[in-house]
Amino acid sequence: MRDRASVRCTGTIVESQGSGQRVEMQVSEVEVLGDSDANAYPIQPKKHSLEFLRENAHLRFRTNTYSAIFRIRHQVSFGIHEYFDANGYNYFHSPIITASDAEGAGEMFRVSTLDPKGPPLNDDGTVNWKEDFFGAESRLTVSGQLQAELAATALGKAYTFGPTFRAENSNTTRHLAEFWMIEPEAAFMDLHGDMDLAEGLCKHLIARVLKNSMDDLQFLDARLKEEEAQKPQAQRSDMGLIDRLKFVLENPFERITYTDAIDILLRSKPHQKKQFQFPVEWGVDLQSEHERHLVEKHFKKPVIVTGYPAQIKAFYMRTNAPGDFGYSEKGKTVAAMDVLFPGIGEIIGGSQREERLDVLEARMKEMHVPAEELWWYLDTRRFGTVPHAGFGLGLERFVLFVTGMGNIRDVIPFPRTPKSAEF
RNA sequence: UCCCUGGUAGCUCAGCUGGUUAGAGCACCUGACUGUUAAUCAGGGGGUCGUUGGUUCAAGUCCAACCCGGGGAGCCA
Repeated sequence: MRDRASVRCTGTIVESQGSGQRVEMQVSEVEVLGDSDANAYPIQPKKHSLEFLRENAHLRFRTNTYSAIFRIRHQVSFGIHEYFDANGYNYFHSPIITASDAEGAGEMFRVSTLDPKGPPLNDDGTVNWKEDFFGAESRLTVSGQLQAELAATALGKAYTFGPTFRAENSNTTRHLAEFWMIEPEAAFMDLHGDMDLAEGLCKHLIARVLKNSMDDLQFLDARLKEEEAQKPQAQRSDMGLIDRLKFVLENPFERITYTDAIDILLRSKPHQKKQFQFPVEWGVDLQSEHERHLVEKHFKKPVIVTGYPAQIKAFYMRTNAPGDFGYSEKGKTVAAMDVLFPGIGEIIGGSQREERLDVLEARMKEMHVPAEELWWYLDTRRFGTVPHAGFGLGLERFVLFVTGMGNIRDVIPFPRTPKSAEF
Protein backbone atom coordinates (compact mmCIF):
# COMPACT_ATOMS: atom_id res chain seq x y z
CA MET A 1 0.00 0.00 0.00
CA ARG A 2 1.35 3.37 -0.99
CA ASP A 3 0.55 7.00 -0.35
CA ARG A 4 -2.82 8.09 -1.84
CA ALA A 5 -4.11 4.52 -2.06
CA SER A 6 -7.79 4.08 -1.36
CA VAL A 7 -8.34 1.71 1.57
CA ARG A 8 -11.09 0.24 3.69
CA CYS A 9 -10.09 -0.18 7.34
CA THR A 10 -11.71 -2.10 10.13
CA GLY A 11 -10.76 -1.31 13.70
CA THR A 12 -11.59 0.41 16.93
CA ILE A 13 -11.96 4.14 17.51
CA VAL A 14 -10.04 5.04 20.67
CA GLU A 15 -8.97 8.19 22.43
CA SER A 16 -5.77 9.42 20.84
CA GLN A 17 -2.51 9.90 22.68
CA GLY A 18 -1.23 12.16 19.94
CA SER A 19 -1.65 15.91 20.03
CA GLY A 20 -3.94 17.78 17.66
CA GLN A 21 -6.48 15.01 17.35
CA ARG A 22 -9.13 13.64 19.67
CA VAL A 23 -9.55 10.15 18.35
CA GLU A 24 -7.73 7.62 16.25
CA MET A 25 -8.42 4.20 14.81
CA GLN A 26 -6.56 1.12 15.88
CA VAL A 27 -6.72 -0.93 12.74
CA SER A 28 -7.22 -4.67 12.76
CA GLU A 29 -7.79 -5.14 9.04
CA VAL A 30 -6.82 -3.14 5.96
CA GLU A 31 -8.15 -3.75 2.48
CA VAL A 32 -6.57 -1.87 -0.42
CA LEU A 33 -9.36 -0.84 -2.78
CA GLY A 34 -7.15 1.04 -5.21
CA ASP A 35 -3.42 1.38 -4.96
CA SER A 36 -1.71 4.52 -6.21
CA ASP A 37 1.72 4.90 -7.76
CA ALA A 38 3.14 7.67 -5.65
CA ASN A 39 5.77 8.29 -8.30
CA ALA A 40 3.21 9.09 -10.95
CA TYR A 41 0.58 10.80 -8.79
CA PRO A 42 0.95 14.55 -9.35
CA ILE A 43 -0.49 15.84 -6.08
CA GLN A 44 2.01 15.52 -3.26
CA PRO A 45 1.30 15.79 0.45
CA LYS A 46 2.68 19.33 0.54
CA LYS A 47 1.72 22.84 -0.38
CA HIS A 48 1.28 23.21 -4.12
CA SER A 49 0.95 26.41 -6.09
CA LEU A 50 -2.53 27.17 -7.39
CA GLU A 51 -1.04 27.42 -10.89
CA PHE A 52 0.24 23.88 -10.66
CA LEU A 53 -3.05 22.57 -9.32
CA ARG A 54 -4.88 24.37 -12.10
CA GLU A 55 -2.87 22.31 -14.58
CA ASN A 56 -4.10 19.24 -12.74
CA ALA A 57 -7.70 20.40 -12.53
CA HIS A 58 -8.96 16.81 -12.75
CA LEU A 59 -7.32 15.99 -9.42
CA ARG A 60 -7.29 19.30 -7.61
CA PHE A 61 -10.62 18.67 -5.85
CA ARG A 62 -8.70 16.22 -3.69
CA THR A 63 -6.88 19.06 -1.98
CA ASN A 64 -8.46 20.65 1.08
CA THR A 65 -8.46 24.10 -0.52
CA TYR A 66 -10.45 23.08 -3.58
CA SER A 67 -12.83 20.77 -1.78
CA ALA A 68 -13.66 23.71 0.52
CA ILE A 69 -14.18 26.00 -2.47
CA PHE A 70 -16.51 23.62 -4.24
CA ARG A 71 -18.56 22.88 -1.17
CA ILE A 72 -19.07 26.64 -0.83
CA ARG A 73 -19.91 26.90 -4.53
CA HIS A 74 -22.62 24.34 -3.91
CA GLN A 75 -23.97 26.33 -0.96
CA VAL A 76 -24.11 29.47 -3.09
CA SER A 77 -25.82 27.69 -5.99
CA PHE A 78 -28.39 26.11 -3.75
CA GLY A 79 -28.93 29.40 -1.90
CA ILE A 80 -29.78 31.13 -5.17
CA HIS A 81 -32.69 28.82 -5.79
CA GLU A 82 -33.69 29.08 -2.15
CA TYR A 83 -33.79 32.88 -2.24
CA PHE A 84 -35.73 33.22 -5.47
CA ASP A 85 -38.15 30.47 -4.61
CA ALA A 86 -38.88 32.11 -1.26
CA ASN A 87 -39.55 35.39 -3.06
CA GLY A 88 -41.97 33.99 -5.62
CA TYR A 89 -39.60 33.74 -8.59
CA ASN A 90 -39.96 30.94 -11.14
CA TYR A 91 -36.83 29.15 -12.28
CA PHE A 92 -36.91 29.64 -16.04
CA HIS A 93 -34.67 27.79 -18.49
CA SER A 94 -33.46 30.11 -21.20
CA PRO A 95 -31.90 28.51 -24.28
CA ILE A 96 -28.18 27.87 -24.56
CA ILE A 97 -28.18 27.91 -28.35
CA THR A 98 -29.54 31.03 -30.01
CA ALA A 99 -29.91 32.25 -33.56
CA SER A 100 -29.66 35.91 -32.63
CA ASP A 101 -26.31 37.59 -32.30
CA ALA A 102 -27.85 40.81 -31.09
CA GLU A 103 -27.94 40.16 -27.38
CA GLY A 104 -25.32 42.81 -27.13
CA ALA A 105 -23.24 41.34 -24.36
CA GLY A 106 -20.14 40.31 -26.25
CA GLU A 107 -18.50 38.08 -28.84
CA MET A 108 -20.26 34.74 -29.36
CA PHE A 109 -19.19 31.18 -30.11
CA ARG A 110 -20.57 29.71 -33.30
CA VAL A 111 -22.55 26.49 -33.19
CA SER A 112 -22.51 24.57 -36.46
CA THR A 113 -22.49 21.06 -37.88
CA LEU A 114 -21.17 22.22 -41.27
CA ASP A 115 -17.82 20.87 -42.41
CA PRO A 116 -15.34 23.72 -41.91
CA LYS A 117 -13.26 22.37 -44.82
CA GLY A 118 -16.01 22.83 -47.41
CA PRO A 119 -19.21 24.49 -46.22
CA PRO A 120 -22.09 25.02 -48.68
CA LEU A 121 -21.77 28.42 -50.30
CA ASN A 122 -24.14 31.03 -51.68
CA ASP A 123 -23.61 32.43 -55.18
CA ASP A 124 -21.71 35.36 -53.71
CA GLY A 125 -19.24 33.04 -51.95
CA THR A 126 -20.57 33.49 -48.41
CA VAL A 127 -21.50 30.47 -46.29
CA ASN A 128 -25.06 29.28 -46.82
CA TRP A 129 -26.28 28.95 -43.26
CA LYS A 130 -29.67 27.74 -44.43
CA GLU A 131 -27.94 24.40 -44.96
CA ASP A 132 -26.73 24.33 -41.37
CA PHE A 133 -28.41 22.31 -38.62
CA PHE A 134 -30.70 25.06 -37.41
CA GLY A 135 -31.23 26.60 -40.84
CA ALA A 136 -29.62 29.81 -39.65
CA GLU A 137 -26.39 31.03 -38.17
CA SER A 138 -26.51 30.00 -34.53
CA ARG A 139 -24.39 30.68 -31.49
CA LEU A 140 -23.99 30.00 -27.79
CA THR A 141 -25.90 32.41 -25.60
CA VAL A 142 -24.20 35.38 -23.95
CA SER A 143 -27.23 36.15 -21.80
CA GLY A 144 -30.64 34.77 -21.00
CA GLN A 145 -31.99 38.20 -20.24
CA LEU A 146 -34.12 38.74 -23.31
CA GLN A 147 -35.87 35.42 -22.73
CA ALA A 148 -36.15 36.18 -19.02
CA GLU A 149 -38.00 39.37 -19.96
CA LEU A 150 -40.46 37.26 -21.92
CA ALA A 151 -40.89 35.08 -18.84
CA ALA A 152 -41.40 38.09 -16.57
CA THR A 153 -44.22 39.40 -18.72
CA ALA A 154 -45.94 36.03 -18.33
CA LEU A 155 -44.99 34.64 -14.93
CA GLY A 156 -44.47 37.97 -13.21
CA LYS A 157 -41.20 36.98 -11.58
CA ALA A 158 -38.64 34.69 -13.16
CA TYR A 159 -34.94 33.96 -12.98
CA THR A 160 -32.52 32.06 -15.12
CA PHE A 161 -29.44 30.29 -13.78
CA GLY A 162 -27.30 28.54 -16.32
CA PRO A 163 -24.09 28.48 -18.31
CA THR A 164 -23.26 31.52 -20.38
CA PHE A 165 -20.58 31.92 -23.03
CA ARG A 166 -18.41 34.80 -24.14
CA ALA A 167 -15.86 34.43 -26.92
CA GLU A 168 -13.99 37.53 -25.78
CA ASN A 169 -10.23 37.20 -25.67
CA SER A 170 -10.21 38.18 -22.02
CA ASN A 171 -7.19 37.14 -20.02
CA THR A 172 -7.90 38.28 -16.50
CA THR A 173 -8.49 36.85 -13.04
CA ARG A 174 -12.21 37.62 -13.27
CA HIS A 175 -13.27 36.50 -16.77
CA LEU A 176 -14.23 33.10 -18.13
CA ALA A 177 -15.35 32.01 -21.59
CA GLU A 178 -17.90 29.73 -19.92
CA PHE A 179 -19.47 30.90 -16.69
CA TRP A 180 -22.71 30.60 -14.77
CA MET A 181 -25.01 33.55 -14.62
CA ILE A 182 -28.10 34.31 -12.56
CA GLU A 183 -30.58 36.62 -14.23
CA PRO A 184 -33.78 37.53 -12.39
CA GLU A 185 -36.40 39.61 -14.11
CA ALA A 186 -39.62 40.92 -12.56
CA ALA A 187 -42.63 42.71 -13.98
CA PHE A 188 -43.76 45.93 -12.25
CA MET A 189 -40.33 46.29 -10.63
CA ASP A 190 -38.40 49.55 -10.92
CA LEU A 191 -34.71 50.26 -10.35
CA HIS A 192 -35.17 50.63 -6.57
CA GLY A 193 -36.76 47.20 -6.43
CA ASP A 194 -33.94 45.87 -8.59
CA MET A 195 -31.33 47.17 -6.15
CA ASP A 196 -33.23 45.77 -3.18
CA LEU A 197 -33.41 42.41 -4.89
CA ALA A 198 -29.69 42.41 -5.72
CA GLU A 199 -28.67 43.41 -2.21
CA GLY A 200 -31.10 40.95 -0.69
CA LEU A 201 -29.73 38.10 -2.79
CA CYS A 202 -26.10 38.87 -1.96
CA LYS A 203 -26.86 39.01 1.74
CA HIS A 204 -28.92 35.84 1.69
CA LEU A 205 -26.07 33.97 0.01
CA ILE A 206 -23.47 35.28 2.44
CA ALA A 207 -25.67 34.40 5.41
CA ARG A 208 -26.19 30.90 4.06
CA VAL A 209 -22.49 30.28 3.56
CA LEU A 210 -21.70 31.63 7.04
CA LYS A 211 -24.32 29.29 8.46
CA ASN A 212 -23.52 26.14 6.51
CA SER A 213 -19.83 26.38 5.62
CA MET A 214 -18.10 27.78 8.69
CA ASP A 215 -15.45 25.03 8.75
CA ASP A 216 -14.53 25.67 5.15
CA LEU A 217 -14.57 29.43 5.67
CA GLN A 218 -12.23 29.10 8.63
CA PHE A 219 -9.88 27.01 6.54
CA LEU A 220 -9.91 29.54 3.69
CA ASP A 221 -9.60 32.41 6.15
CA ALA A 222 -6.42 30.86 7.56
CA ARG A 223 -5.12 30.20 4.07
CA LEU A 224 -5.71 33.83 3.16
CA LYS A 225 -3.99 35.12 6.30
CA GLU A 226 -0.96 33.02 5.50
CA GLU A 227 -0.89 34.43 2.00
CA GLU A 228 -1.34 37.99 3.23
CA ALA A 229 1.50 37.63 5.71
CA GLN A 230 3.88 37.34 2.77
CA LYS A 231 2.72 40.58 1.24
CA PRO A 232 4.10 44.00 2.15
CA GLN A 233 2.18 45.74 4.95
CA ALA A 234 0.56 48.28 2.64
CA GLN A 235 -1.11 45.64 0.46
CA ARG A 236 -2.62 43.66 3.32
CA SER A 237 -6.33 44.00 3.88
CA ASP A 238 -7.46 45.08 7.32
CA MET A 239 -10.13 42.37 7.55
CA GLY A 240 -10.01 38.61 7.38
CA LEU A 241 -12.36 36.64 5.14
CA ILE A 242 -15.04 35.88 7.73
CA ASP A 243 -14.97 39.41 9.17
CA ARG A 244 -15.36 40.76 5.66
CA LEU A 245 -18.39 38.57 4.97
CA LYS A 246 -20.01 39.60 8.24
CA PHE A 247 -19.32 43.24 7.52
CA VAL A 248 -20.99 43.06 4.10
CA LEU A 249 -23.91 41.17 5.62
CA GLU A 250 -24.49 43.68 8.40
CA ASN A 251 -24.10 46.96 6.51
CA PRO A 252 -26.29 48.46 3.80
CA PHE A 253 -24.72 48.77 0.36
CA GLU A 254 -23.91 52.35 -0.57
CA ARG A 255 -26.20 53.61 -3.35
CA ILE A 256 -24.96 56.53 -5.42
CA THR A 257 -25.61 57.93 -8.87
CA TYR A 258 -23.00 57.88 -11.58
CA THR A 259 -22.98 61.69 -11.49
CA ASP A 260 -22.20 61.65 -7.76
CA ALA A 261 -19.54 59.01 -8.32
CA ILE A 262 -17.81 61.25 -10.84
CA ASP A 263 -17.93 64.15 -8.37
CA ILE A 264 -16.39 62.01 -5.64
CA LEU A 265 -13.65 60.89 -8.01
CA LEU A 266 -12.96 64.46 -9.15
CA ARG A 267 -12.49 65.52 -5.52
CA SER A 268 -10.44 62.41 -4.65
CA LYS A 269 -6.78 62.47 -3.72
CA PRO A 270 -5.59 60.18 -6.50
CA HIS A 271 -7.29 62.40 -9.07
CA GLN A 272 -5.83 65.61 -7.65
CA LYS A 273 -2.41 63.99 -7.47
CA LYS A 274 -2.92 62.75 -11.03
CA GLN A 275 -2.52 59.13 -9.95
CA PHE A 276 -5.38 57.81 -12.07
CA GLN A 277 -4.29 56.41 -15.38
CA PHE A 278 -7.62 57.15 -17.04
CA PRO A 279 -9.39 60.53 -17.19
CA VAL A 280 -12.33 61.30 -14.90
CA GLU A 281 -15.10 63.31 -16.49
CA TRP A 282 -18.86 63.00 -16.87
CA GLY A 283 -19.59 60.70 -19.79
CA VAL A 284 -16.70 58.25 -19.56
CA ASP A 285 -17.15 54.74 -18.22
CA LEU A 286 -15.76 54.07 -14.77
CA GLN A 287 -12.44 52.24 -15.02
CA SER A 288 -11.28 49.54 -12.63
CA GLU A 289 -9.09 52.01 -10.77
CA HIS A 290 -12.08 54.33 -10.28
CA GLU A 291 -14.33 51.54 -9.05
CA ARG A 292 -11.62 50.37 -6.67
CA HIS A 293 -11.25 53.83 -5.25
CA LEU A 294 -14.98 54.19 -4.63
CA VAL A 295 -15.38 50.74 -3.10
CA GLU A 296 -12.10 50.10 -1.32
CA LYS A 297 -10.97 53.60 -0.32
CA HIS A 298 -13.94 55.96 -0.21
CA PHE A 299 -16.88 53.87 1.03
CA LYS A 300 -15.09 50.68 2.13
CA LYS A 301 -18.17 48.58 1.37
CA PRO A 302 -20.18 47.35 -1.61
CA VAL A 303 -21.42 50.22 -3.75
CA ILE A 304 -24.33 50.37 -6.19
CA VAL A 305 -23.84 52.93 -8.92
CA THR A 306 -26.94 54.00 -10.85
CA GLY A 307 -27.88 56.31 -13.70
CA TYR A 308 -25.02 55.79 -16.14
CA PRO A 309 -24.74 57.84 -19.32
CA ALA A 310 -26.85 56.26 -22.05
CA GLN A 311 -24.05 56.08 -24.61
CA ILE A 312 -21.99 53.62 -22.54
CA LYS A 313 -24.85 51.26 -21.73
CA ALA A 314 -26.96 48.64 -23.50
CA PHE A 315 -29.92 49.40 -25.77
CA TYR A 316 -32.58 47.80 -23.55
CA MET A 317 -31.99 50.05 -20.52
CA ARG A 318 -34.69 52.60 -19.67
CA THR A 319 -34.00 56.22 -20.56
CA ASN A 320 -34.25 58.54 -17.54
CA ALA A 321 -36.46 61.63 -17.55
CA PRO A 322 -36.33 64.57 -15.09
CA GLY A 323 -37.39 63.31 -11.68
CA ASP A 324 -36.22 59.76 -12.36
CA PHE A 325 -33.57 58.28 -10.10
CA GLY A 326 -30.18 58.88 -11.68
CA TYR A 327 -31.37 61.63 -14.01
CA SER A 328 -28.69 64.20 -14.75
CA GLU A 329 -28.70 67.63 -16.34
CA LYS A 330 -25.30 66.81 -17.79
CA GLY A 331 -26.55 64.33 -20.36
CA LYS A 332 -28.89 61.46 -21.15
CA THR A 333 -28.76 58.71 -18.54
CA VAL A 334 -30.37 55.29 -18.23
CA ALA A 335 -31.84 53.40 -15.27
CA ALA A 336 -28.80 51.11 -14.99
CA MET A 337 -27.17 49.85 -11.84
CA ASP A 338 -23.85 48.12 -11.21
CA VAL A 339 -23.06 46.46 -7.89
CA LEU A 340 -19.36 46.84 -7.14
CA PHE A 341 -17.64 44.57 -4.62
CA PRO A 342 -14.26 45.06 -2.98
CA GLY A 343 -11.45 43.20 -4.72
CA ILE A 344 -13.61 42.10 -7.62
CA GLY A 345 -15.32 45.15 -9.08
CA GLU A 346 -18.55 44.62 -10.96
CA ILE A 347 -20.35 41.59 -9.62
CA ILE A 348 -23.84 42.52 -10.79
CA GLY A 349 -25.02 44.57 -13.75
CA GLY A 350 -28.69 45.36 -14.04
CA SER A 351 -31.29 47.88 -15.10
CA GLN A 352 -34.88 48.83 -15.36
CA ARG A 353 -35.78 47.92 -18.94
CA GLU A 354 -37.12 50.28 -21.56
CA GLU A 355 -40.76 49.24 -21.74
CA ARG A 356 -41.88 51.98 -24.17
CA LEU A 357 -41.80 50.58 -27.71
CA ASP A 358 -41.15 53.86 -29.51
CA VAL A 359 -38.30 54.84 -27.18
CA LEU A 360 -36.80 51.35 -27.40
CA GLU A 361 -36.95 51.27 -31.21
CA ALA A 362 -35.37 54.69 -31.47
CA ARG A 363 -32.58 53.58 -29.13
CA MET A 364 -31.97 50.40 -31.12
CA LYS A 365 -31.70 52.37 -34.32
CA GLU A 366 -29.26 54.76 -32.65
CA MET A 367 -27.09 51.86 -31.48
CA HIS A 368 -27.37 49.85 -34.70
CA VAL A 369 -29.15 46.91 -33.08
CA PRO A 370 -31.04 45.00 -35.83
CA ALA A 371 -34.70 45.22 -34.84
CA GLU A 372 -35.76 42.57 -37.41
CA GLU A 373 -33.80 39.87 -35.59
CA LEU A 374 -35.37 40.77 -32.26
CA TRP A 375 -38.98 40.99 -33.44
CA TRP A 376 -39.97 38.43 -30.80
CA TYR A 377 -38.37 40.50 -28.07
CA LEU A 378 -40.16 43.64 -29.22
CA ASP A 379 -43.44 41.75 -29.00
CA THR A 380 -43.23 42.12 -25.21
CA ARG A 381 -43.56 45.88 -25.79
CA ARG A 382 -46.20 45.55 -28.49
CA PHE A 383 -48.62 43.45 -26.52
CA GLY A 384 -49.38 44.80 -23.08
CA THR A 385 -46.01 46.20 -22.16
CA VAL A 386 -45.18 46.58 -18.49
CA PRO A 387 -42.44 48.31 -16.50
CA HIS A 388 -39.89 45.69 -15.45
CA ALA A 389 -36.34 45.28 -14.28
CA GLY A 390 -33.66 42.67 -13.68
CA PHE A 391 -29.95 42.03 -13.40
CA GLY A 392 -27.17 39.57 -14.11
CA LEU A 393 -25.02 38.12 -11.34
CA GLY A 394 -21.86 36.23 -12.18
CA LEU A 395 -21.83 33.13 -10.02
CA GLU A 396 -18.06 32.71 -10.15
CA ARG A 397 -17.43 36.33 -9.20
CA PHE A 398 -19.62 35.88 -6.19
CA VAL A 399 -17.89 32.65 -5.19
CA LEU A 400 -14.59 34.48 -5.65
CA PHE A 401 -15.70 37.01 -3.05
CA VAL A 402 -17.08 34.48 -0.60
CA THR A 403 -14.02 32.21 -0.72
CA GLY A 404 -11.48 35.03 -0.77
CA MET A 405 -9.75 33.46 -3.76
CA GLY A 406 -7.95 35.70 -6.22
CA ASN A 407 -8.41 33.95 -9.58
CA ILE A 408 -11.77 33.06 -11.10
CA ARG A 409 -10.22 29.90 -12.59
CA ASP A 410 -10.02 28.52 -9.08
CA VAL A 411 -13.73 28.69 -8.29
CA ILE A 412 -15.14 26.79 -11.28
CA PRO A 413 -14.34 23.07 -11.57
CA PHE A 414 -13.14 23.12 -15.16
CA PRO A 415 -12.29 26.66 -16.28
CA ARG A 416 -12.72 27.54 -19.95
CA THR A 417 -10.49 30.43 -20.97
CA PRO A 418 -8.69 31.49 -24.16
CA LYS A 419 -6.36 28.64 -25.23
CA SER A 420 -7.61 26.39 -22.48
CA ALA A 421 -10.42 23.85 -22.52
CA GLU A 422 -8.73 20.75 -21.12
CA PHE A 423 -10.49 18.22 -18.92
C1' U B 1 -5.66 42.15 -27.74
C1' C B 2 -1.93 45.52 -25.11
C1' C B 3 1.88 46.27 -21.05
C1' C B 4 4.99 43.82 -17.28
C1' U B 5 7.04 39.14 -15.73
C1' G B 6 8.37 34.07 -15.82
C1' G B 7 9.31 28.83 -18.13
C1' U B 8 15.96 24.72 -15.10
C1' A B 9 14.52 17.20 -11.64
C1' G B 10 7.70 14.96 -9.92
C1' C B 11 7.08 19.98 -6.87
C1' U B 12 9.33 24.87 -5.10
C1' C B 13 13.47 27.27 -6.61
C1' A B 14 19.26 28.68 -7.03
C1' G B 15 22.58 28.97 -11.18
C1' C B 16 26.92 36.22 -10.82
C1' U B 17 29.20 39.69 -16.19
C1' G B 18 28.64 32.67 -21.61
C1' G B 19 33.68 28.42 -19.90
C1' U B 20 34.73 21.34 -18.29
C1' U B 21 30.69 15.90 -15.63
C1' A B 22 23.72 21.59 -14.09
C1' G B 23 22.73 22.24 -7.89
C1' A B 24 19.51 22.54 -3.12
C1' G B 25 15.12 21.44 -0.25
C1' C B 26 10.86 18.52 -0.56
C1' A B 27 8.98 14.07 -3.11
C1' C B 28 10.42 9.03 -4.79
C1' C B 29 13.34 4.12 -4.05
C1' U B 30 16.51 0.98 -0.47
C1' G B 31 17.98 0.27 4.58
C1' A B 32 17.82 1.68 9.84
C1' C B 33 14.90 3.70 13.62
C1' U B 34 10.19 5.33 15.46
C1' G B 35 3.19 6.72 19.40
C1' U B 36 4.00 8.92 14.15
C1' U B 37 1.01 13.17 12.42
C1' A B 38 5.95 18.74 7.71
C1' A B 39 9.08 12.31 11.71
C1' U B 40 14.46 11.34 11.91
C1' C B 41 19.27 9.16 10.11
C1' A B 42 22.27 6.80 6.04
C1' G B 43 22.51 5.62 0.93
C1' G B 44 20.44 5.80 -4.15
C1' G B 45 17.84 6.90 -8.79
C1' G B 46 16.02 11.14 -11.48
C1' G B 47 17.03 16.89 -15.87
C1' U B 48 17.70 16.81 -24.53
C1' C B 49 17.44 23.84 -18.85
C1' G B 50 9.47 25.71 -22.91
C1' U B 51 10.11 25.14 -28.66
C1' U B 52 12.65 26.48 -33.12
C1' G B 53 16.42 29.13 -35.29
C1' G B 54 20.76 32.34 -34.76
C1' U B 55 25.58 34.56 -32.64
C1' U B 56 30.13 32.14 -30.63
C1' C B 57 35.91 28.05 -30.23
C1' A B 58 32.03 27.40 -26.34
C1' A B 59 24.90 28.86 -24.75
C1' G B 60 20.76 27.10 -18.99
C1' U B 61 23.27 31.99 -19.53
C1' C B 62 23.42 36.44 -25.38
C1' C B 63 19.80 37.58 -29.81
C1' A B 64 15.05 36.59 -32.64
C1' A B 65 10.41 34.32 -33.46
C1' C B 66 6.80 31.27 -31.55
C1' C B 67 4.21 28.37 -27.52
C1' C B 68 2.58 28.27 -22.47
C1' G B 69 1.96 30.23 -17.22
C1' G B 70 1.39 34.49 -13.75
C1' G B 71 0.18 39.83 -12.70
C1' G B 72 -2.10 44.34 -14.59
C1' A B 73 -5.36 46.81 -18.44
C1' G B 74 -9.46 46.71 -22.00
C1' C B 75 -14.29 44.00 -22.96
C1' C B 76 -17.92 42.49 -19.04
C1' A B 77 -20.76 38.82 -15.04
